[in-house]
Amino acid sequence: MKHSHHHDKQVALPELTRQLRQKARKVTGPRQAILNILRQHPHPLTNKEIFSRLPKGECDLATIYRSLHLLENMAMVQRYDFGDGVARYELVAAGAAGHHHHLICTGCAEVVEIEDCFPHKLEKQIADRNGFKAVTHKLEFFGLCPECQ
Amino acid sequence: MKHSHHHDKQVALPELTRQLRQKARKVTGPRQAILNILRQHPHPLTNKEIFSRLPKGECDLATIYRSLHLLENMAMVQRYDFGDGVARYELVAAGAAGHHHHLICTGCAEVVEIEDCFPHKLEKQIADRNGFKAVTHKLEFFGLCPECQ
DNA sequence: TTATAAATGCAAATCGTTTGCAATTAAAAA
DNA sequence: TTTTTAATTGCAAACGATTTGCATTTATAA
Repeated sequence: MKHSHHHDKQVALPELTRQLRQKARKVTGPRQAILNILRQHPHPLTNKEIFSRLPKGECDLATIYRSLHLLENMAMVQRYDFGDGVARYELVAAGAAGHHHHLICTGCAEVVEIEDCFPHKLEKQIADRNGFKAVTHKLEFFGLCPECQ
Repeated sequence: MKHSHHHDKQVALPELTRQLRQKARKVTGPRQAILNILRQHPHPLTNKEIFSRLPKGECDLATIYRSLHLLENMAMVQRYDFGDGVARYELVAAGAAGHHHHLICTGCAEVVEIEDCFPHKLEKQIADRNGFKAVTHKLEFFGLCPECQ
């Protein structure tokens, strides 16, 4: 009886409910709460950041890790890796935004969303447009090699 | 007297020597050995992979971490992060190759070097050319924001 | 309402990486 | 060459993010 008797903060999340039902998974408090946090924040958040924004003791940190894995598999959140060894997650803007990239300050870690992508030649443009300096980018491709298909 | 009396495996590494002298750092066995390993391998290697390729007990794993940080600062190696939480390093092809990206198999982690970069529209090309399937890419920009400059 | 698989909390375990410290060593100075 | 000194190393312990085992709780189907 930790949080199940006062569902005041959010109501629906029909998308979540539908997807979970489809997979025979449960619609739980933590999962809804996490999605709501992500919905309220337009920036990639770490597990801990989500944890600390949750009403105190709402759920365990381990549960957040597990939930985010699940949500990622359901393509409801997008995972980002900025190379500092910490995973960050953003709500997949259902229909809206979609595929985009980020401009991260190597000094303070400020994150700016970049509308479209096209590196290298665009580095200067991106730098100018956002007042950044010394802009570089990181690009890697992922896929299934012939043997693994 | 672990490795200082039989420098049979490599001779010069003048570039390393010059750069180290310039910074009042020492030209040590481990540093030369690490650079040689990287020189012999055209793929990004993890600390552990370098460690295991070193003659047994040649140096401590911690030393490899420290050396790679140093070499990265000296721009002699390039660090890559494929999002699996492990750092990989490649020798900076002094003059040759230069800036390039990788195509990583999400199944077996095979790494293929990609000549040039231009994501998104090129994903299909890259997939076809390398026999990969389900190719995606990850792109992030880094730089100094106005406040941090 | 009951039955059951899924989800959670908790603590301990992992894994990559970093760090403190005493001992070693490369390189500058004598 | 020998001495001096700061840089480097090995070792073990510390760290931080993430994962996992297990007993308990809970959402949901029956």
